[in-house]
Amino acid sequence: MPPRSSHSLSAPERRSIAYFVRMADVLSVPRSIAQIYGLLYISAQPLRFSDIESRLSLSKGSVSEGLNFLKDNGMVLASRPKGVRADTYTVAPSLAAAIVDLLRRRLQPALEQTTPELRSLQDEAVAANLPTEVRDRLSRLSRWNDRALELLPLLLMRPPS
Amino acid sequence: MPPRSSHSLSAPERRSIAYFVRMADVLSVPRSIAQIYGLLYISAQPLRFSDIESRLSLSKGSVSEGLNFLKDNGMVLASRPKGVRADTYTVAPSLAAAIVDLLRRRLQPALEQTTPELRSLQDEAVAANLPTEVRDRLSRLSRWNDRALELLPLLLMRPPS
DNA sequence: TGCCCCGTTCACTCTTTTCTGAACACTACT
DNA sequence: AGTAGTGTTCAGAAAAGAGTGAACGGGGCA
Repeated sequence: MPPRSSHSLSAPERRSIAYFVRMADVLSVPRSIAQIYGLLYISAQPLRFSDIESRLSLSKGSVSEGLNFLKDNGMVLASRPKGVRADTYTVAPSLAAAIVDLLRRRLQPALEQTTPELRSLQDEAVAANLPTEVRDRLSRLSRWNDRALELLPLLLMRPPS
Repeated sequence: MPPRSSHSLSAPERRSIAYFVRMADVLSVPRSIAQIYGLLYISAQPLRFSDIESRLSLSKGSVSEGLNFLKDNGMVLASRPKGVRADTYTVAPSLAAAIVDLLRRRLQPALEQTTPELRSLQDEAVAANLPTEVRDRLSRLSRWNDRALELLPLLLMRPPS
């Protein structure tokens, strides 16, 4: 499928996009989102929805979803200059904080949901008379789970200089 | 395809598996791998390949690939009791260390590859006469990248109690 | 109020990842 | 050497995930 071309992107733009795409890949974040962020990252001026759409050759759907994701995670800021119809978008100052926040959002619900489940599992292990060794493993796991839950907020509060 | 059933799993086994499946999901680790780990985690005795295959109703391929992944990442240990043909598998003592190691393996290559790319990008930004604000963003990003690279080994050396 | 520009939604398509199963390779006994 | 029990490989099937685009909703200006 070579009908589309991004020939309108400058070299720095392409590089910036490539960088964030690669990083996003590690974190399992969709490519289109990384592209949008990468483009905004290297833009001096705020961009409009339609700019992003056309320069990246993405569909409206992807741009909409992508920008919402980025806004929800505090990675881009929207503003509407008066007199202009469309919102304009810029990257938020602290990417690091946003990433940590993202990780927290992903992990926290899982950890919280599983806390009671792990307790039940421990109870069942006792009821089923599983050997001490297994019960020990479970209590270690349970402690670990709680500990991770505690640690997350700390991470969040300590943004890199 | 409902011909298979996992009716042979006990309640604690099912719970343990469910727990690890959920966690694996957060980290984008395949479900089958989490199932295998979850089963081994709650097993008092080491299990054989064929046990895992039949109790989880997984194909040989999945079990083979899954066990190799887990062994490679130090999450399960294989041993062969003398007189027995098949290897037997157990969970390794420190899951935490193994997870950290896994993260390191994923992130490190990405960070290393991008370091020079970011330098080039900074150079291009100067060449292209991009505004100071953008150049500042880039140098912050570059510092961040380097810093993350430094920090990773530290993480690895500090396994939770 | 009516029109028009922005942006959202969502059913569908395309891509990528994961799982399966059958053929093959290895090893340890006899 | 022959063979039976173990495990690996890999091409294709199935499932999950991402992207598209057309139809729809909503707010501001004429």
